[in-house]
Formats: sequence, structure tokens, C-alpha cells
Amino acid sequence: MTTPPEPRAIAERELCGLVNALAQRIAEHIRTRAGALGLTAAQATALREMTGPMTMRELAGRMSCEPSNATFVIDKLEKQGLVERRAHPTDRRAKHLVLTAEGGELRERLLALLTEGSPLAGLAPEQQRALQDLLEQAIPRD
Amino acid sequence: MTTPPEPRAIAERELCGLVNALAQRIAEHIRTRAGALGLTAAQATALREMTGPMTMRELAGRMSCEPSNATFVIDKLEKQGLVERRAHPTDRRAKHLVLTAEGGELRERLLALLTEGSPLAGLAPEQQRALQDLLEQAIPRD
DNA sequence: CCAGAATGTTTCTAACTTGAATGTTTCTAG
DNA sequence: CTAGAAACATTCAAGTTAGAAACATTCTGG
Repeated sequence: MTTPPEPRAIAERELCGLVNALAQRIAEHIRTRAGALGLTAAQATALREMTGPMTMRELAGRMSCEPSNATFVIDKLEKQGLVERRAHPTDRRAKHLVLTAEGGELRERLLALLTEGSPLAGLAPEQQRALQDLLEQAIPRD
Repeated sequence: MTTPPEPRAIAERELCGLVNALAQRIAEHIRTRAGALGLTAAQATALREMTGPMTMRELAGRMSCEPSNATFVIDKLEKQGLVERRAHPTDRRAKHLVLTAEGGELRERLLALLTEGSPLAGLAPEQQRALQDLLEQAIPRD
């Protein structure tokens, strides 16, 4: 009587737990690999997402974190000489983040480390594609 | 030339980002709903996972966090009179976590809040099932 | 042109999380 | 039995995160 069996909601809760569990596994994987390069997990994630010049806000979006946190992380990377904050070409409010030569090189090494022993290795390629489709549908368009 | 096109690895990286993005959405959803009840996200997650009496370590596993963090979170819930730390029936090293009457009541209200407006609402029931299958396969058995 | 709203970034604080070290209890091999 | 290894929980210190407040710049409607 206290629990009107609502299997729909229960399944959704379990699903939330699973998503979080996998995210944690991924985070831990990144932590260990990044540690081998003297980076924290957040720094590695930032480096991973730096596919090209971008703004602080864009990086924060890619990292799924708050802009204030991106500031904190980029501070560290800049201090290590891996990233530069340049003036944005068209918007003086914004900063243009650019990888230094050293940063680009470290990024390549990081990406190589991250691909081996991935937490997603348990899924076949077409399953990964299916997972990607589902996740993209679950996440509302920006 | 700097990037020998490795589409397989690139797709895996994108997937990691998507998993993390969804986990963040779920966390934010929990944060806001929990806030309405005077709980933090971690406290709400703990309450959500308290499906019955369990040990500290088991709760940590369900929350996908370290045991030391579970100690911290349960401290707060206990101080609010929502959970009790009792002696474990068979193992004197372990604690037996039990919801108080008040805790059980608040848990029901929380679960009701969490189900409405879920970040997973964008998926049809059979898609949620498919997602669950994929995640369970991706996460290695305990 | 101008005032106000909106946006990009940073600062600051409070809270959260991890990881290592510690104390207690249980298990196991000799 | 009993000594050492292993497991449960906690404490503590250090690092990470979100959120609100503040500053500078850009956008928009009058």
C-alpha cells in the first residue's frame, strides 16, 4: 500500500543509476590515464575536447560543466604552457583558447592512452552506434 | 597528417562525452528536485538507493562513490533524523542503515518528484529498455 | 544615440569528493 | 589457538565543483 507498484518509474530510476555508474567508470578511466601524464581528470577532459580554437563557454559546454569551472581548469593548463588565452577575433568579451605546440603534442599522447582499455570496449561497434543514437535522442538539442 | 583518421577511436570519445553529458543532466535534475526538499543531490541519491536496510559499503556501491563519501552523506541524513545507523545483525564491523519513518516518507515524496520531468523522458519505454541492456553490457559485472 | 537586457568571463565561497591513513572486527593458515 | 591478512567504517587533508555576485562587452528597442 505504501508502494503502488509503478514499474515504469522504477525502471527509470535504475537507468539513472546505470548511466551514472558508466559515467563514473569513464571518469575513473580518464583519471588513471591522465595521471600517467601528470594531468587531472578535468584537465584531460578539457584537452580531449579541445579539437580546435574555441571559447571558454563552448569548452564548458563540451565538458558539461559550469564556465567557472572551465576557468579553473584552463588556469592550470595555461600555467603548464599547454593552452593559451588569446583575444577573440570578433568578440572582445570572449577569450579564444588555442593549444600550444606542446599542448597539441600532449593531447595526441593522451588520446592514444585513452583509447586503449576503454570502458566501452565491452560493446561491439554497432552497439556503440546504437548507444550513441539513444543518448543523442535522450539529450535535448542545445 | 597529424591525425591518422581513426574513426573508431573518435566515435568512442564522442560516446564518452555523451554518457557524461547525460549523467550531468540527470545530476542537475536531481539537484533541483532535491533542493525543493532541502536535500543536496548526494543526499537525494543516497535516499533513492535506500531500497531497504543495507551496509555502508553497499550504499557506496549503489551510489557509485567511495565509502568515505557515503560516511559523509549518511552523517547528514542521520543528523536530519532520516536514517539510522544500527548494529549489523551478523557482522560487528558493519553498520546497518535503516530509514526512519520520517525518512521513508520523505523518500516517497522524493521519488515522486524525481519521476516527473525526467531527463529520460525523451525515450520511449522500449528505447529505455534497449539503453538499459546496452549499459548493463558495458558495465562489467561487479 | 542611449538605456537596459543579455552575454562572456572571472572571483569567491561553500560544499562535495577522493585517497591515504587509522581503528576495529573477521577470516585463514599454520 | 593465534598471528597475519583482509574487510568495514571513519577521519583527515587536498583537490574539485557548482552557484551567486561582479565586471566588461555586446545587443536591442526606442
